Amino acid sequence: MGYPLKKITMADVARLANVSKSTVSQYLNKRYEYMSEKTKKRIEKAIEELGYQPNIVARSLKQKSTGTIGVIVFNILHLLTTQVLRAIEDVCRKRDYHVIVCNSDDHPEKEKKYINMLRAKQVDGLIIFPTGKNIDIYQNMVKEQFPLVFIDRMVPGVNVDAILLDNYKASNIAVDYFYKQGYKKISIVSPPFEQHVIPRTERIEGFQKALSDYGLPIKEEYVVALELSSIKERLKILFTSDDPPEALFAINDLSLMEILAFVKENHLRVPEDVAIISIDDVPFASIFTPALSTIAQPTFEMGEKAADRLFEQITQKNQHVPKLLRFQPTLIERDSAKRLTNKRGKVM
Amino acid sequence: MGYPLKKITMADVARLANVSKSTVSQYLNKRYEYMSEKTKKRIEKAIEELGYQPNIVARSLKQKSTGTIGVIVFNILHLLTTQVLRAIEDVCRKRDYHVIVCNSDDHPEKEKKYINMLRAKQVDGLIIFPTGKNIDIYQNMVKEQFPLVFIDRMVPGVNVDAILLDNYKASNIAVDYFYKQGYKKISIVSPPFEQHVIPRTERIEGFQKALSDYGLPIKEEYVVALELSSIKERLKILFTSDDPPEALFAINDLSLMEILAFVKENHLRVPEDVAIISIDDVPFASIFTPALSTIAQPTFEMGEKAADRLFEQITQKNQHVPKLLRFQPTLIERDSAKRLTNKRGKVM
DNA sequence: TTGTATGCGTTATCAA
DNA sequence: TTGATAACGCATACAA
Repeated sequence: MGYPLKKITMADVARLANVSKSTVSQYLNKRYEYMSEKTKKRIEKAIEELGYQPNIVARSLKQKSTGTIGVIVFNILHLLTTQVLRAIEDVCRKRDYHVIVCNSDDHPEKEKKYINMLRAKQVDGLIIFPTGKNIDIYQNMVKEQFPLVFIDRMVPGVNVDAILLDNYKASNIAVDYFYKQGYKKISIVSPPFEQHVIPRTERIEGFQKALSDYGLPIKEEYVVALELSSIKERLKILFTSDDPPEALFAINDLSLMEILAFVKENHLRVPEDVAIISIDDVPFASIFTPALSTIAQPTFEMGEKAADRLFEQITQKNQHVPKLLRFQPTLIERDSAKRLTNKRGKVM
Repeated sequence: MGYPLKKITMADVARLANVSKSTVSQYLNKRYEYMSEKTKKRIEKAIEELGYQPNIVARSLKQKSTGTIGVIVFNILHLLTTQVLRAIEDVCRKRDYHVIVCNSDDHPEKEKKYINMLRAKQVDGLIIFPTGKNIDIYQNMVKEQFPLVFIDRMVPGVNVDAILLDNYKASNIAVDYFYKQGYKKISIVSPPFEQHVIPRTERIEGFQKALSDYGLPIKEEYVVALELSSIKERLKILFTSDDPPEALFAINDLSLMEILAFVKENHLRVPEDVAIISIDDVPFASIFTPALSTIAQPTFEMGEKAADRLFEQITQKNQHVPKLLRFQPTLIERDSAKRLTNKRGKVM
């Protein structure tokens, strides 16, 4: 006792309680129906005495279900990710499921490896922020009806549940708000354009669509889609040109950070010199000066729904029909894009 | 083919390749030493053809090692947590280990349940941000020599590896810096004092110690340790008193947020009206105005070390001697606590 | 109401 | 160089 002793198994409990393994198993699975009170007590006591803990691995092997799911994210450091993860874990907890978290860093190779390893570990399902580059593997999972949900991005041609923001709507909200506040020259700021990065693509498209809907000019130079490290430099050029934008639309928090750094370095006033709106309601939005107007994603609802859909697949594997679900962004109006009164002579 | 077909097992591969299961197993475990080239090829081909994937659950059962560890955090939404997690996952990835992440919300009951369930799932080890309230369970793990590492907090009387910040040092850095910049009336802002929350306790203690070392007055009212929701109110009182502090030391990012909200609402200037330093290098520190001076924790190093220590225990269970490891905080000097020039007549 | 026997998919031991 | 066979710890059909 107290020594690095060997594991206690069901057999030990059975022996001590003077019953068979099956009876112990019954007990553990709460199938008390045909069990006498005294054997119940005896087993209980034996378990207590030995400090027995069931081995879920063995059970999983038998039952073909591990009670764990895998979640492959781009990077857990990203805020959206942690919020989605928290929501997923909350629904998993209610079902006594656990979550294995992996970072793909948006690298198809890492993603591939994780998918294979997690499936080898017999996870009951997978929620993935997909790189979009492992189509064969995705297809294989749908063919095998392996429970799978995509989130943040969808992959054209792969017919699975996907949880996405209504990105077009988000861009539209931004343009609409700017427009109504009197800003006409609007620039969008984004990481580099990449076909398969759906949110980025859709937000940029949505932006252009909205501009044209509102009859606003679409200037090529106003679409700044660059590596984060070159954004400030480009903005500098833009703002020293003859025709600088009046407003900046950051398609995510990373772009926003670059904009704010640019604004600070160049001592621009917000919103007098530039109005700003971003997608992603960053935690410091309200304490910033000026308080930042943002377009929030319902991240928790999205994570929750992803988990719900996954469990739907897990529990009723057969007749689940995949859907593309769009969640609505909401404007959180603060001060960074407010209409200018005539403080500075500038009128809407 | 294409239907929700049954799992391919080693037996199927063996049959197709016309060898025994054991031979396939050899192959999979790369024990080629006594294997002829042609059986090797045959097996390889069969695996390919069938799309065989090994079942790690079965392997785990046999080998008593699952290749997964559990990490129980307070809340994945907390920045420190995600950084530590990222570091842990990076070292796990190199060893083909996976990480199950659970949120205890600092509730002993949840923590207890997770510890039990994860152990039932046969995780190879556990890294815990401990609530500190499940002493019996912790003790039990050390007694059984179950691989275990604490991080962020330690638990007096529980002899396990623990990774902590040098909290005293952190407080000392803050006081030292304030002092040298000419601030003498320093207030500390923290969530409520609780004995077992080591970082909080140590930071407050360290603060008081530092004040006395520097011969600065220790005013009871200057220790603001309250629920986040009451901090602003209390600061208001403090700053409308006869003797308001000149500097505020936030012991973590949450306290900092309250301070910044307070400062904004009351239109105080930083550092002219209040100087500010916080522990935790928040992501917006450098783009804030004024840029925030912070004391950073080496979060990634800490996570990495936690994982390293855990693997040390996993691989050499016997002669591992538990240690309390302290990591050094570093001052990141920016503008929120800079010495005042005589702009406003105020002198150091 | 409880026990026996078998199987889950591997790995390991020992023969062959 | 390869193959039977017995574990691993649990669950379940069936027997008793």
